[in-house]
Amino acid sequence: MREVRIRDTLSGELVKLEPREPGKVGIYACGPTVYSRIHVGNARPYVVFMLLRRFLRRLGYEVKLVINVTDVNDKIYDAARAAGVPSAEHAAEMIRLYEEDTNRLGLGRPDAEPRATETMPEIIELIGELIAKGHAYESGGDVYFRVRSFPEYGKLSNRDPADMDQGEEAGSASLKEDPLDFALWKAHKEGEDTKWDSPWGPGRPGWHIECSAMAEALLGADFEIHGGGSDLVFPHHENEVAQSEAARGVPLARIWMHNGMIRVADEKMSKSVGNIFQLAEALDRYGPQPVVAYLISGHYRQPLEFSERALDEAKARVERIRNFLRAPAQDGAGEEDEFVAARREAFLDALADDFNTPKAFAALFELIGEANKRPLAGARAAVADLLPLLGLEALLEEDEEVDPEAERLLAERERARAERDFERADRIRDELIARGYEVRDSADGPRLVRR
RNA sequence: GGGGCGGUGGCGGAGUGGUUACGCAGCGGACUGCAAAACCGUUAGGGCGAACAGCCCGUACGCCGGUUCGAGUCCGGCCCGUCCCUCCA
Repeated sequence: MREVRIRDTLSGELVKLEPREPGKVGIYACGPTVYSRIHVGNARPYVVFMLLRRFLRRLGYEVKLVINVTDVNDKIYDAARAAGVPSAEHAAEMIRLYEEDTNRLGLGRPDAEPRATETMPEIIELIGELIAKGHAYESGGDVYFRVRSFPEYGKLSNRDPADMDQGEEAGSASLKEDPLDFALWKAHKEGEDTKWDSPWGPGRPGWHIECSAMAEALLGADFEIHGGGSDLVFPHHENEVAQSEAARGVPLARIWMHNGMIRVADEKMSKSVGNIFQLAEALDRYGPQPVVAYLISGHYRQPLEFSERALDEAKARVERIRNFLRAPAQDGAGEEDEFVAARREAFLDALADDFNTPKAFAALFELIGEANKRPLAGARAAVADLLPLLGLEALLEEDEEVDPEAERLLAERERARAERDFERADRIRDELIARGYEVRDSADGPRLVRR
């Protein structure tokens, strides 16, 4: 099996993918908190990890991908209150929109999409274990993780707790033993319309514990890859590392894989900054393939600039692939050309080397460029074979059916051209363009292409 | 202030010691009745020269040093950007 390497945030190194059980990979990626509709930045990990799953399956791994949904949180309470609906209802609606938006990417669904509110027994059990082992304590209905009890705290984000700002939040008498401690369980407060029973009284889970519990419940401890946006490294993932390892004595995950932020004008796209572009809006405007192609146009770990120009370029790249696919096949017969085989290998090697999608794109375009110049046995089949790994397989099955009226116009234009009445021919071509067709003449006659 | 990541051609974006990444855009060409698609060339210049001949030097890697036969790549220093430092994909 091809060796796969991934950059691991914890060690900072390229790490070989070495599953617990040969051939089986568990991946957990942190999904959105559903208090509003997701934006383009939220879609990046979704696309990256959905495509990583495809690639690993292609290599023969059995893969289980989990992308969670955080459906109980302060922001959800706030948004629901502002909208005048129950928080559970608001969350349910946002989940519906999240699924609708991500479905439009055409990449399918993860294998599991657990929700915090459906994982309460596991969360409570995990917190109980931490208390039993002295890593957590109850205080006024809350439960906190005792950061000082886990000496390795800070290893993921490369911070020393001693250096961390310990200033107490102004004006709030804390229930914590130590300012570094973080909440595992939050006692129910006035105005919150949902709550769950626990040994520490009614309340709800803290943000970090839900991911530890869901990941462990679905993938087991010491699973292969834990991912998410780089803005989650601290505190979210740091806390997951601490609480899971403290409770179970083994690391939560083997590889920590983080994607870079989408930026707008050199600043992170973020709901709090307000510079967001919703995924649905991008899909409406550019279509799914250009959006997917855009999101993997740079290496997943690097920041990616969001701009109309970037989306336009992605669209142009998709068009180049599409034009290749709809050109008359020139593959010729016989065995796959050596050049084709070499580009396919380069493509797969690129993905195996820290999931380098831009490098994979380069291999694909080298193949297309060469095939545009000379008949290349197997080129088309190879492109068809590789496109799904980039999430662009829809380009293969595009319906090129032309409506009868357009066919009639095309024939009429041909008659006009035969009569050398070019004025009339061009008028008809304009009409076809208005109907959404582009005319492409060739030695084999004209064809209509949908725009 | 601390920690992480980065600064590559007109733009986006790969590349961790040794010849063109790749894509986009612009310009020119060829094709075409004209286009579109695909294709070819080009996007730094300067010097010698009568020359639209030929030759020579130079020609993307933030800046300055260093190591090396050879540096975008390694080392040191500096500048700049960005993410995180308990809302965040």
